Amino acid sequence: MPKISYKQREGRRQQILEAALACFAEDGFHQTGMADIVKRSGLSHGAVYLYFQSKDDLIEALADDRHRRETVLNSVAQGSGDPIEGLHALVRVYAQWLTDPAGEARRRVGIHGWAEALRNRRVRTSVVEGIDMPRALIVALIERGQHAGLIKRDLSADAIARVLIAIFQGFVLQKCWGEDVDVEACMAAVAGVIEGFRATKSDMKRRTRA
Amino acid sequence: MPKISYKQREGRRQQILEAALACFAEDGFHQTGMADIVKRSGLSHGAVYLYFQSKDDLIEALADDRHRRETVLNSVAQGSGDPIEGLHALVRVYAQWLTDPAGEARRRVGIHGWAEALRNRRVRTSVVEGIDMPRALIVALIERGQHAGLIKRDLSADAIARVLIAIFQGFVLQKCWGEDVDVEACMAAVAGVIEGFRATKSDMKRRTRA
Amino acid sequence: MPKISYKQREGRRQQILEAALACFAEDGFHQTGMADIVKRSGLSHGAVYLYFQSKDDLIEALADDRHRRETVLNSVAQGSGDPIEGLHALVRVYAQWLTDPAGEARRRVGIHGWAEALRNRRVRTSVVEGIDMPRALIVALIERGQHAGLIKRDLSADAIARVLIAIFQGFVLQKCWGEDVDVEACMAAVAGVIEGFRATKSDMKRRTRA
Amino acid sequence: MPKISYKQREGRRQQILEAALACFAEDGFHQTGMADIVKRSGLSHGAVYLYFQSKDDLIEALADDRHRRETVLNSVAQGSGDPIEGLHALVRVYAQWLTDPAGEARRRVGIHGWAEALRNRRVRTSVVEGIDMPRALIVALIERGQHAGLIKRDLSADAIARVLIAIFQGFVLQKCWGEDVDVEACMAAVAGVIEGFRATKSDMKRRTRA
DNA sequence: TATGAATGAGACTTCATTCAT
DNA sequence: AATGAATGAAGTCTCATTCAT
Repeated sequence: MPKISYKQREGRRQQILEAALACFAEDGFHQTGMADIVKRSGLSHGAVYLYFQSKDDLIEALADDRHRRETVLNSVAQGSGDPIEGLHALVRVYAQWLTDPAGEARRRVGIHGWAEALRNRRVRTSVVEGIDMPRALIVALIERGQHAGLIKRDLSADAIARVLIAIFQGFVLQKCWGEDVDVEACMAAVAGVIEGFRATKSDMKRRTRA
Repeated sequence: MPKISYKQREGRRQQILEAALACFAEDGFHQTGMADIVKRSGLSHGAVYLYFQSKDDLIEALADDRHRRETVLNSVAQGSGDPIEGLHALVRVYAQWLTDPAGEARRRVGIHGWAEALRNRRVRTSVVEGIDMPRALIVALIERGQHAGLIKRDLSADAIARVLIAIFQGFVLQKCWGEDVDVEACMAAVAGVIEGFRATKSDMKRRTRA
Repeated sequence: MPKISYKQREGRRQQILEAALACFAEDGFHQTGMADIVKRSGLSHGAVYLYFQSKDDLIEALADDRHRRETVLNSVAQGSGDPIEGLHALVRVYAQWLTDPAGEARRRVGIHGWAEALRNRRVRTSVVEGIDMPRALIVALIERGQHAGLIKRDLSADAIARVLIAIFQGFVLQKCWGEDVDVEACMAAVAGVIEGFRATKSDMKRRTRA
Repeated sequence: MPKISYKQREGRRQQILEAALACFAEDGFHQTGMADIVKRSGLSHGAVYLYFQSKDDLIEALADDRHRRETVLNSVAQGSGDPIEGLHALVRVYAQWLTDPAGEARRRVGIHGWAEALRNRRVRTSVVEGIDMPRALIVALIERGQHAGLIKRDLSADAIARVLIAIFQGFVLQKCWGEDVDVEACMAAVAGVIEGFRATKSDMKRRTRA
């Protein structure tokens, strides 16, 4: 017979995760002390350990949380008709995510997670799965486009997907460092990049000849 | 009157920096202990502190080191004639840097530096300058190309530069996480992206009409 | 007006004491957590604290419990006729207690209690009284035997009693450490020891001469 | 090139072990904090961990220390001629050890070690070896005596050894609890016990008949 | 210059106990 | 009476840095 309801329990969990997120965003995983998280959460040391086994558990919970959110993010732009339009839609979704002021902390923690992924297997798995998801999505779109003759065939679908993902990873970095990034303009450039993948008449001719 | 020659002193410094680089690459800045660096350098605690004031100083020295190396890297592809060819040349240089097995540690430490840049002003400055350098280079090339009618004019030069830089940042991440990145194919895709920025006849017409 | 019957209350108390006994036997007093006892008892933290004021209270209750059981044990072999036979009877009773498999936990906790007695006055009192009881019994038997000329007079009754008690204390240790103790043989040796205390003809002569 | 000599280092080690011994004697292993040991040793927290890996390491070092001292203790009474006299010699050695005021702390820690042996394999091994040493010694003496017809043959040598060892274990307990033990008288009783093992004329007759 | 033993603040985590429900 | 979530002091241990040698 639990003393508090599932909802209450989940609320406390979120309270702690939010505190951890804020702390980690400010100072990174390893420069943040449990005391910081405890203080920020408004709970006690013991209470935090009632919900998470360890600091690492907290880090991994946030990694999982991020993973879950990205799953949702990707699902948004899944079943479009026109592949090229699908890519544009995906870019719009990620652009929105990139500029959402409420997501700043999450983006910063994301970067710390990228570094942590280099030495923590569990975090790496979560991070890699997090980019494999959109990659699979993009690859599917591109291959469909290539089949339909809408996208250049001389480029590897996987490579294109990696390029698009890399662009967003780089943007996250540049934005979080406080660079004066004109996201509008950048998105236009990305749109240009995508348009650049569109098969031209000469591509079709070349293909016919080949 | 220095007790040891400049050359000796510089040698010791490098010895320490190399040890630090190796340790940081493995475990990140904050999970690496000074003891690890001391052991790996083959020197003593005291000796390390004779050359560097603190662990942060060491981190910042490595950031500066990176900055210096990137300056050299950029200078390679500076004065080309054809702007588009210049971009391709730059990409080749960075692609080489990306795949150099000897640079793995540096790339990993670079990622840790990206995270550290979020909380250490000095590191951030170094990192940001490190991307501002190639950015200025790329912007110059592109603006030259746009003036000459070789590159589409409807895209911001800065945005294009940021996209290209972002691509490489993302590639560093994806490679260092152990992803199975086909760098050749990716570089072809990047080349395709650059070609996509090339002004077409319709662009010219559009421009004439405008 | 108690809310639950005395019987129920006593049942709960025993339930807790049994859980504590099992835990303490496994891990000692200070390495056992209240949480372990709570879990093993099947009750709640709060419930345990309704019956015992503190962990120390629990430890002391078990010490008292032991004390009470030993009182019973001693009373068994009290009023024999022949003093020597009385000693043998006492040894048999303790030998039985030593080999009873169901008493293993109690013996182990007993040892932890011996250590605890060094720093907890209340536990020490309980332990010391626990050995003073059989000691008094043995002293009485021996003095009776010495008066009757059945037991050597040149040995202090108290010393003999302490020796006999010490033997059993040592056996508890050796058995609980998992030593391969042949209890039968040891009891035979103890019987031999007791027989050794029997006055011989030469003792009687010596006494007459003195 | 060590900064301090072996002697200095060993001195520090002893300093810490002595502090630990005093603390453990007072409060047991698990109620003693590292802070207590640190304070008593006059060193710093870090210094203690420079010499011992952990609190458990400290406990085990003391167990080993005890083991080493007991080896010396046993070696004292090894090669006697007359087996019975050998037993008496051994008893005298242990009696001395038992009454040495400077050994009080060690005896108390010994008791805590007996309890700890129930749950710490390493400590148990050390403790058990510590009693196996004198046991082997006693068994050898007794078997020699039995062969020579000086000691009763109907008692197991091992059992007699265990009895003698148990006696001293029990004495340690009784003394450390502050009992008013008349060690002189007890030793006389133990001597009596040993004399009781001596083969009598009737034993010899019985043996001849058998 | 160079050493490495020493420092001590602070890291993470546990756990006996309480108290609102 | 009974629950179990919450508390927070205290536990063990680490580690960047210093300083006597």
